[in-house]
Amino acid sequence: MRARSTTASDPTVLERLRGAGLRPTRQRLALARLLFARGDRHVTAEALFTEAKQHRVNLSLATVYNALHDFTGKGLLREIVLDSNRSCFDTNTSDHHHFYFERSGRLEDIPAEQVRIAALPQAPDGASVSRVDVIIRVDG
Amino acid sequence: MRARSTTASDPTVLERLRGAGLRPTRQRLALARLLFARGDRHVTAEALFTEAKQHRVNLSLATVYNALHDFTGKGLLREIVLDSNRSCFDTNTSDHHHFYFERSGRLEDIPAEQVRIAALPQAPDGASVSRVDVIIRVDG
DNA sequence: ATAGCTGCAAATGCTTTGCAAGGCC
DNA sequence: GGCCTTGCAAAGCATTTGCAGCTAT
Repeated sequence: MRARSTTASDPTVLERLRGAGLRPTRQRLALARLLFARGDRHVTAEALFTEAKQHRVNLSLATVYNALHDFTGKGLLREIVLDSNRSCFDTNTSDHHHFYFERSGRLEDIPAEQVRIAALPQAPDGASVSRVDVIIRVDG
Repeated sequence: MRARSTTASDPTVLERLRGAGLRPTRQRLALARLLFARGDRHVTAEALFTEAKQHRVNLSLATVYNALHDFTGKGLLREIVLDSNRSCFDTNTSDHHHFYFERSGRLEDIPAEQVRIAALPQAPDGASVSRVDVIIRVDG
């Protein structure tokens, strides 16, 4: 893991987009910087849109949705389902799970090692597990 | 666990509604019969609505939503979150988990015993776990 | 040059709501 | 009778789409 600057000219973000086969447009670069500059983040489309505006980044909400889905499709993000009618995107794409604070709506990562699945029922013929999601819902 | 008839006059359903403090109206009775007559089920509001119509039960989609939420609020159902924009309700309210067949959208229960959580990170001061959801996403 | 993006606004789709009429206790 | 429910249609939201104009390569 290497240090990452948060400056707007950080080349890492550019490489990351190119590496994923996504054209590094102004909007995508700006969003990627917001998303990946600091450590792991959990964001909704609306929240990221608001953040972008605060940073004087000019784009539309539709573009934010497009970008989030493009990033997810290329493995740069992971989508988390919490409540119907609200998708969350996680910049941590490695195998891990989540605490979900129902009161505040906040998410917190749980390292994969801390959860062990004792057994899996018959995964029907030829069916392969694509992912295991564990969400621990917390009141407080 | 006692045998359950699937006839429309099954008194169990009536008792179940009364026991939950819900007025056994014609609509709720009909929906409860569809939901609880045969074993555990996973339904969406739309699917249940369609099923009700097929059984010549006259009610509106809004009433189905109301009933599902009322039932869930009284502990007769459990809501499962899979994809944004689609809620599923499970007639099995005991502690258990799910297989989710992404191709077909089908859900299958996994007994709670088959999943063991090895550890929980610090559940912040006074926070209590309200539920642990494990969803195993399967391709096939 | 050109395939890929973006922006906007309109469309979609699930879910909720408002309020008058109806039904259970 | 009183209060909870229902029904319908209209409202609400988050998300998606269509298409003209822009832009990275």
